[in-house]
Amino acid sequence: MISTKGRYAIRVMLDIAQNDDGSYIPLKDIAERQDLSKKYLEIIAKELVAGGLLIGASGKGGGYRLSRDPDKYTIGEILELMEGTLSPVICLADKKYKCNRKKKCNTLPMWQEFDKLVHDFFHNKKLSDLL
Amino acid sequence: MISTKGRYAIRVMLDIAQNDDGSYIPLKDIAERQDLSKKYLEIIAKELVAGGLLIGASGKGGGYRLSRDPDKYTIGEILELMEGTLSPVICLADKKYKCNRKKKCNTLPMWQEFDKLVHDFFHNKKLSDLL
DNA sequence: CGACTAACCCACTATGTCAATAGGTTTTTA
DNA sequence: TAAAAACCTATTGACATAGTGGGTTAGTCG
Repeated sequence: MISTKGRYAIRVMLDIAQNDDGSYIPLKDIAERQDLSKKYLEIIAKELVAGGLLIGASGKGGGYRLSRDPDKYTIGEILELMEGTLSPVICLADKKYKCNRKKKCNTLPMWQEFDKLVHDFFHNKKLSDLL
Repeated sequence: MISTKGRYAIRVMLDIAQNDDGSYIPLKDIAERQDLSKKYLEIIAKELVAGGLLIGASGKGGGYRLSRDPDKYTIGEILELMEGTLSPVICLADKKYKCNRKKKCNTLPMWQEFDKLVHDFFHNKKLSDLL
């Protein structure tokens, strides 16, 4: 299951893309349009800024704007930033994870195949595809 | 992320398929071979029995066996039984879920597409494919 | 019949994550 | 200097996960 954070993040990015007029868009407007808690969106927006997906500006006239064109974002990078990983199992999600059953694991190939499927799906899907 | 319950369930099914000699296989053996807690596997095996995927037998000489041939099980049905759903979002997982943004939801088509991808992947994958 | 084995059943628990909420501080503009 | 907005820190309630513990029932074999 994709968490609300991941889903809301996509909606925030989408909302900003749709209402882009060159200026910064305050969270208050986004929260109202999307009918989401402004307070919760603060957390999400902060992470999107930290990840370089949004640019934030404090003060009057401030808010958020995209750092690139909508067709330059993939849904995959948004989700990975919010969710941490898109991998279905810990042994693929965490590079440092050491599994001593790895060599004889019957299920690993399936998880790898699925992992690639998911990864490819979301990284080939652009933010502009949802506009 | 697929939970341990789902992943262990596949391993239990696989272990039984691999060690099938016509008789019932006790959980103790499976737990030892797979290096998993027997107690925890009890919960999982019980659900697999309830779902009709395994047949359990109490008493001496008892244990578990498959209810069909390994090529008659899909990984999808095992995972869905253990995880409840494979859908990525609540609006697709729960038929009764009522979302008033449905008509204007920009992300729904993507989730539907992804849902189908996941569903098809796991329901086309047979237990016998992992042997 | 009685010991043994194994599933079955019920309750509990520690830990962690999710989905927020609360309240304050800093930054920027007009 | 007042307003608006992001930014920051902390906390919380609810729920799911990943088990553990202890007993009861069912079936087999000598």
